[in-house]
Amino acid sequence: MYRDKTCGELRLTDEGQSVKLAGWVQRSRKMGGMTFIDLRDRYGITQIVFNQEINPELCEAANALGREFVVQVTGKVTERTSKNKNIPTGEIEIIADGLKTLNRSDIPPFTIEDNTDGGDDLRMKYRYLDLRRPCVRKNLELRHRMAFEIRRYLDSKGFLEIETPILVKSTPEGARDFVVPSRMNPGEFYALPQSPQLFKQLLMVSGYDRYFQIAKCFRDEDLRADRQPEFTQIDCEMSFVEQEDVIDMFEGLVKHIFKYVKEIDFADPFPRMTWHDAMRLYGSDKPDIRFGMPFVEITDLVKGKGFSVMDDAEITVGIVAKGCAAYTRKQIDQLTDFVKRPQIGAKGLVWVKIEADGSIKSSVGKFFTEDQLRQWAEKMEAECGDLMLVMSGDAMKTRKQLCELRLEMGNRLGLRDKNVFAPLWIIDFPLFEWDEETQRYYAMHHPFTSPNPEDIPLLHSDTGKVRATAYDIVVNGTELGGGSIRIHDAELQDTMFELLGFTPERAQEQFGFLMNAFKFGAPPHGGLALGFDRFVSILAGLDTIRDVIAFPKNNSGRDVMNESPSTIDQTQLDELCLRIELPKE
RNA sequence: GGUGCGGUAGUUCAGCCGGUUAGAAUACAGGCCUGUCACGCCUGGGGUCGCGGGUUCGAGUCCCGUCCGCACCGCCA
Repeated sequence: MYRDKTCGELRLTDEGQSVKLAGWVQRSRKMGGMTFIDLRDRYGITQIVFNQEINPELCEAANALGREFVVQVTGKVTERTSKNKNIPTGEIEIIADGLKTLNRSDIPPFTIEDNTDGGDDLRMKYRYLDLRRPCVRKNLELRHRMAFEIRRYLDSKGFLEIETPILVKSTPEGARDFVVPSRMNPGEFYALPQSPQLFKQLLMVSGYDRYFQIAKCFRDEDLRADRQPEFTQIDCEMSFVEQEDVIDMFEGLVKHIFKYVKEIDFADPFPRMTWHDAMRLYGSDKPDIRFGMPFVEITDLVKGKGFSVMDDAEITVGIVAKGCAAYTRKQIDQLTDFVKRPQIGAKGLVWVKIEADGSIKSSVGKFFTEDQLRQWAEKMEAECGDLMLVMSGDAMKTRKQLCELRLEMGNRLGLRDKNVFAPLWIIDFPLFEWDEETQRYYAMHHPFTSPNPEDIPLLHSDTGKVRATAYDIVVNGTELGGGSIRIHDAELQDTMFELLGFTPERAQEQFGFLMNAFKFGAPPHGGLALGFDRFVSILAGLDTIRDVIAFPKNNSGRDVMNESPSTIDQTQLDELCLRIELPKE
């Protein structure tokens, strides 16, 4: 054994023990007559002391060590004369009587510390060094802990973890597929799964009535801070269940994780909101309800008063920023610029201040009397000292724009505390979404989502109004996951494909195996999938999922460490019967 | 596909309205130092200012193009 103790476990109670440690040189402090080495491993840091008077040769050897050298040290655990309260091992040190360099290290390109001097790009290029930093290590430890607790909870509920294939069939709807050419079947391709959706439904047909998998999924779409081309889902499916059963089970899972990983107890059931209300009150299907500031529509109060912007608008809607009447011209201009950014695309922002003394100032004094503005305030429940921010226009667009402004105000007012967690179920999603470009309906969730039984009569007559038996779980404005009760009736599934514009032949070609399976006694079933990376990043208090993934891709989908993707040899291409033709310009 | 910000020492950054030899911190190397723990002090080396073109007497600085990174929009059933 290279070691008999780790660098994180020794305490004052171990005083007098002779120990053997191995690890990396975090830092050395040469004092002339003595040298201190901070030795680091996964478990912590222990200080090693070398003394010129006691053992000059050993001390010289210690002086020759560089950062990140791998060394083995033997010595005696001793109480420090000057203790360090900042680290758990700070009351002891090892007086070295042996030192062996196990490996040397080049000078690392950035410092291996929580507060590193390295930028993101460099850290990713040397990710194996980045992973040595305790703050990154803690994220992976959290990830492990959560995966462990997920398995513990689901196992206790009788779920079986079953693996499904990574090489699957490409399907037309949804995200772009990553594809893999088949050498044995020239000209044909596998796809990597966007989710194990069809397989888990087939498992239900097979009678495995409680399935889960911590599954790698792949989507060939552009990346974001919270989106990677390969990511992990906690994928689950249950048979003989209704929406309420699924929600119960996975609310239980989320509560279990918070309890055993974060020691946070949610006593009450998570709040629920219909999709329609979420859009109306927050302009989003994933509202952050750590703070209020709901939308208030004042269309009726503003129409026909001669302000053409509001007269012509489909809706006028606003929020109240508590205590912000003291905002300066500059601050309000910043907010106006914020909503006018191309990403948000608002034409402008109307503001009304109710000053502390009750007087009113606004950007629309020319068009509205003070009494009229007081009516706004009454409807919006604004009080003295508050600032009303109001936008007008097309209903959907304006709500989305105001949603961004609301979140911005939440940030500015410090209402989005990373240590506060506000889970929320969104229910009653629409089943279909109309696409203007292609002039057809798309499944909002996926084509196997069951309509709300009450709305089945509307399927043909009022397609857009049909509600789905679908639900999302949202935490702090992040979509953590979602699911639905699936269609288990072949005839209803046919109707869905028809409404989605599939010819019977095409439906058969794409999903024939599922349709066939449904002819052999498919049980009622439904399920849910949670984004595991997002779940971990929320609990870690991070804005990006990259730091909870050991080896993530960058913004362009590249791994800058191993420089993938990369070209392949002509022989490989020949075997696959592929020819590369890059577009010219 | 689009918008915005950025690219200067190993690293993180500063560099004003275009003007003398491009700076700081940190890292690194050498020296001093017996209780440090972000040790301290002294000295030193280290630059294709992403790349290409243009404007100008003169470009790190201005303009155009391009590449790369980040955030976002589109996209992500």
